Amino acid sequence: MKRSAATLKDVASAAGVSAMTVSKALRNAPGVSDKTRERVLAIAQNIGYETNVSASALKTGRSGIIQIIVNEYDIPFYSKLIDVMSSAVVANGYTPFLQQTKYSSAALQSTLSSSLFSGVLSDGVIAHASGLSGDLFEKIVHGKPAVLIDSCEEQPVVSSVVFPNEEGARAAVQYLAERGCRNIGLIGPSYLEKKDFLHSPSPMKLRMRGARAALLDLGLPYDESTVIAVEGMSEEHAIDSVHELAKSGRIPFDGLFCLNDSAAIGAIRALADCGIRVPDDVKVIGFDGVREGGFHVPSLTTISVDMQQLARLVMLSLKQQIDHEGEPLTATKTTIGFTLLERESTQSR
Amino acid sequence: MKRSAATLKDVASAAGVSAMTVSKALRNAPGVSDKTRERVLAIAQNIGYETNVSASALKTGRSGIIQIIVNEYDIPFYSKLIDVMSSAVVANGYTPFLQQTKYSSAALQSTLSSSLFSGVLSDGVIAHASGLSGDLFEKIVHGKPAVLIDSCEEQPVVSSVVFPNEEGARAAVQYLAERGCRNIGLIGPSYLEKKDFLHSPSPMKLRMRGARAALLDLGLPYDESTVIAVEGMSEEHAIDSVHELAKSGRIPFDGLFCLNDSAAIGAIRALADCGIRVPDDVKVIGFDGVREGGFHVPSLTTISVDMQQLARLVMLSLKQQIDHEGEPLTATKTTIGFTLLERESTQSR
DNA sequence: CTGAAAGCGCTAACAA
DNA sequence: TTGTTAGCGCTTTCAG
Repeated sequence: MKRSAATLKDVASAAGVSAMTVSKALRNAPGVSDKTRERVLAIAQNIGYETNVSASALKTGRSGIIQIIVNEYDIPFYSKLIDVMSSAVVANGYTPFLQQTKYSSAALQSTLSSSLFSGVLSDGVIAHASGLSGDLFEKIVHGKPAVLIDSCEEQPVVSSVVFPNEEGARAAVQYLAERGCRNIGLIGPSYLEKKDFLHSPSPMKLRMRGARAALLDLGLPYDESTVIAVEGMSEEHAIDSVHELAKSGRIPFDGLFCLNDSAAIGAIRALADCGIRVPDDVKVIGFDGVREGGFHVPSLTTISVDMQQLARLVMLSLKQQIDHEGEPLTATKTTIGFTLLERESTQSR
Repeated sequence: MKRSAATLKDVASAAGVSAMTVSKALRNAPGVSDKTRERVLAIAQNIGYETNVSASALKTGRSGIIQIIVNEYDIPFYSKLIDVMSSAVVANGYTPFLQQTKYSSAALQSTLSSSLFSGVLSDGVIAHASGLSGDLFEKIVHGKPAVLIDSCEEQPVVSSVVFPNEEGARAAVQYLAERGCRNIGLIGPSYLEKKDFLHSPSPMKLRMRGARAALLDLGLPYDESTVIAVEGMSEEHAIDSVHELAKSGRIPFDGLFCLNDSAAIGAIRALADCGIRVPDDVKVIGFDGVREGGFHVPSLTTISVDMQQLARLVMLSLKQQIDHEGEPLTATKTTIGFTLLERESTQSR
């Protein structure tokens, strides 16, 4: 077995044709007789020929690779996201190329513009936008086809598909109220007043805004004591904040809307530490619809976003951009749907 | 801003030197004065030059890319694995390229030898071996540097780093016994007798073997009724099997060793459905040490494998192979360590 | 220390 | 339908 890979020439001489013919045959390009094509394919298969992406990409300027950039792989939300998005990319005939930034904007930049994986190799970029201005992104991506996921800029520079943050949050709070909760707490980055929502929106801000609006509509209180502030949206952060609150007195809530599922899972865990029962004492609802939510005890009620739709819309936008590689195409912004997934964490007993 | 990326030539003419000099300067290759190098670097930075991987890979035959192949991203074990392995690859100066096979051996093959991502682009391969014979793998990889994770072949063709499957399983069962369990059940693919362990070992077989040995050593029963057979090692499968068993009578166990954490999480969930309390009625221990285990109620006691060590050993082996690119280097097989992480699911009350 | 020439493997454009 | 030519952007080799 040859160590160095077989080239088009090798196949060509084995088949008694030119390299060009082999190239066409393998790519199903026109200009080759069926008979020749079949023979070439068989021979290529036989000697284990594999096309050299580097060469082909160098020549054509297209690699067939789509970058998918997220913050971190080992987080339920992201592992689901990369699964769904990778599958969609593959289904569309492209090769997904994953990268995690570990939340470092610097890392992201170097990731995007590092000596490797510059924009040069990939034909397009899909990124979950967290902690990344569309502006910066655009600069990095240089106008190559790109779609942001859940980037909430009012004036998008790059097309994005966003989550139903406000609507979903509203629905979550309304649902808790319908289930009889009167002291509804929120777990999110921080307490925000009306004016805080005016600038630089982010997914969590929008969820907070939706929750706030719902509370006010319902005539329920929304003030500093409504929000359990967390330093991050992970399970650990939620656990810390809930423990902290419990230490300084009783948990004053009978309902808790956690701005994402990880926070909800952390909250349930921390409440258990305090001897508080979910849903008996406090009902808990999350946001996202991660896989793990269904396996917990109690299972987690959540605003489940439609990830399949997300994948479809992202690919649609990306392909449009790739087809119009020539020029602009104004940035679009589409919102995906959600369903309220009722499970045990909000059941009445 | 130019649409097409800047090339070496562009930088060269901007700097008033030859492309060759720029190339050397950027790669820190010898043969350029410090002064020239600095100037070139500044200019390259300025006009946003990024080296074209395709071209460089085409010329040198090295891309700096390491493939990482797993079954599925959205599974706690794998999301952790890809996180750890990607980070290790990056830390070693390579670029990780992730792929999921979705358990299809066919998909894996096409993944490995598809028109894209043939062996041509990547400099090495790291794969979690499940459902993949080392043989097949070797054929696909063609002798390029590769390391398998948890491939249990007796006569490894490709180097691998394996989990402490037997030892860990032994420890898990012994631990349950020490905690007072006398009716210990196992959740795994199927009941296996002594002779079944002789051929084609797999991680789950080895865990079953270790568990069996521990049970027999302890004078505890190991027979068909000891094993709750599952069709797969996911939460869903475990839930199904436990429900099934519950339907046909009482769950006869006071201790349950689940061959991985996902099965354990599923089991706890299903037991809750049956009104069986963990750890009060049944103590449960898992295997792997996934992130999620700590957030469940009860939190999951588990055999936590040393993933950092795994990453280190995999990279070590891979780099050795890359350095000896010339020739063979006999396949090695290294086992990583574990710790028994005690948590609530096995607590005595 | 610097630059010119050649070619990695492939494919667009054209010629036969 | 098939083959020839040229060159993508880079780097190895060797000359200046």
